[in-house]
Amino acid sequence: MDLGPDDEIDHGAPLAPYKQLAAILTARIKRGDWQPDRAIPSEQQLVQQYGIARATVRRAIALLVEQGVLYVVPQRGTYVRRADG
Amino acid sequence: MDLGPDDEIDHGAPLAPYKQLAAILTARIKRGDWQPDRAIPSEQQLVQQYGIARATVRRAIALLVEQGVLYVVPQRGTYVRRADG
DNA sequence: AGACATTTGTACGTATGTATT
DNA sequence: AAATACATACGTACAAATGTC
Repeated sequence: MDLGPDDEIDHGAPLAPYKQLAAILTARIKRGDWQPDRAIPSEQQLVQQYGIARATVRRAIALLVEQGVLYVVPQRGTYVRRADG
Repeated sequence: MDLGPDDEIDHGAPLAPYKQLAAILTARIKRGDWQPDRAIPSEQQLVQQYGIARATVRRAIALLVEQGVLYVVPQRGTYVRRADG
């Protein structure tokens, strides 16, 4: 891969920022930054870490939820899905 | 049902506006306001007709696309799906 | 009980980009 | 060139549920 955990969002790139973030988060999960059933950083933290709007963060998360990579617990956090579901 | 085509969005109701709009559009389609493979009003028109934000309209549409009720043709419009798909 | 911070859910308005007509 | 229409992103605000003190 070419999207490491330290990559930044490039607003000039052809790929939409929310897709870039989704790719970055996926890479970080595969890399083991966050374990299954463990929360990833909060939306607000991702906003600050990547310098993008919360709506963009939420969109990236929604994409990964669709893909079965993450699951959200309201008022609690966003978690990494276990391999077996 | 109780959500007819002339219903308005009630911001005070427990059901989120985007869900209210989805229900309204579904009712209007069932009622025959728009035929299969015909475009529903544009996002901007729905914004004006129902007095809600465009993001809310888009959310309602996304919900109905998920449910197979509508399909979107980029740069063209949003259409009613035929029963057989 | 109460106060407070955290986190997600929802909605608003606005701006820009891209493609079609 | 202009209007139309969807795609994406920004910022802001408040609600609701949760957890802590």
